[in-house]
Amino acid sequence: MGSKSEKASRRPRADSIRNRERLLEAATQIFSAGGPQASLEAVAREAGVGIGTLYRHFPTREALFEAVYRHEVDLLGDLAEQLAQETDTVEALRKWLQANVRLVATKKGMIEALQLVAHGSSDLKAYSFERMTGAIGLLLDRAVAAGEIRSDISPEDLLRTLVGIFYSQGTVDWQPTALRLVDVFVDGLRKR
Amino acid sequence: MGSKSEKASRRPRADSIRNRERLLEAATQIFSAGGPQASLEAVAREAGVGIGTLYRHFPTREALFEAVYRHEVDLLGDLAEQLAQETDTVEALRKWLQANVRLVATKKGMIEALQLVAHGSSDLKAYSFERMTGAIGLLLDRAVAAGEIRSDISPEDLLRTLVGIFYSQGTVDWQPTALRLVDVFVDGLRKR
DNA sequence: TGATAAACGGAGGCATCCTCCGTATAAATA
DNA sequence: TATTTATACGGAGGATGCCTCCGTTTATCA
Repeated sequence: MGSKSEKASRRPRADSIRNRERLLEAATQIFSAGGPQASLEAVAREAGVGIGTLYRHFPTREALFEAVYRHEVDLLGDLAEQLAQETDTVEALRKWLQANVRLVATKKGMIEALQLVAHGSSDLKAYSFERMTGAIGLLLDRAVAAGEIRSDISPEDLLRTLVGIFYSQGTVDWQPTALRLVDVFVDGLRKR
Repeated sequence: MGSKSEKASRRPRADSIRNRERLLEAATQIFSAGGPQASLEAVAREAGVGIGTLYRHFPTREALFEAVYRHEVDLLGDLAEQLAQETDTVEALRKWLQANVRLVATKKGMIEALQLVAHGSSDLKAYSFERMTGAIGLLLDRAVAAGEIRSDISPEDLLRTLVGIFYSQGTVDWQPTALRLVDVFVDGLRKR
């Protein structure tokens, strides 16, 4: 076969990798502050690269947005794995749920973003659903196995509840309320 | 007390009234197709007026959007009053709920719009909440008074359920599912 | 039938979107 | 190390949208 057509593609360039990371970081920052329709030129500026570079790495706004969102979901997944080391299974679950509230609270644009995800790319939807229910399942199973909480609640139920808590709020100063609701819910999960 | 300061303002100009109506109609159309961030210049074009005229009547995008949304809510309120004439009280309620589903299904942008309302102007929120619960209450009370359905469901409960049905859907071809859910719910309301 | 208050239209200044292509540079090769 | 070349970079530029401002038009009123 030809020696050209299947050349074992070069190693990706260092600057390319660096710029991609910078863009992702900048986008997280800018989207957090301004919501998912913030200016892409602002993202490029923040990252210190040209607008053309942004578009090469992320051809559409959605592509960039997806990358950012996936990263956040991955962080939550990793956090769950960390928390699964703790001995107090119920506390671990509570902490993870609270981390979710704090994440959304810190990032103004996140609620709009969640809505966008809910009605957008079903690839991303499937991925984040799986990753999130996986994280929840991990913590939930441990607590159930330890005999600490009731066993008739599925990870999906919990995820939906969480989303419900986010959705019903979203105005100023909702974080305390949301944290309280999480507490009530976790307490409610306990075996009496 | 001056004779000038309180002059009995002229009759509004005919063209002004006409243009306002045209704009509202055009905006309903354009927002339905493109969601709440559709181009305002497109609205003006569709209405056949200059962009300046649009901005005079509706100084901000939100103002225009509010006017459109209020109009939709009013239509639903009026529909409830009509349906309150029907003899079959449960069917009347079912029809009204189905009309809601159809309205949202027809107007692509409506789901985004609802979310915008949910986190936006609390004037509009209060108005639409009142108008909607009023409409539901009208139909619900009749059915309860007729002894057709259980009496422990409030208009607010029903409204939240409706919004829940809208929120959980929103992708392609969700209308049949939503209609089915409405049916199930109405049947569930019946006294056994 | 004027006079005039009110409404109209759209040019213009600014921001953002996205594409295109000449220039720069990291990796491969000799 | 020097040269080649695939790859990535930056930003100008055309298109579109936002909103304001103001000269022109027109409906109402006397």
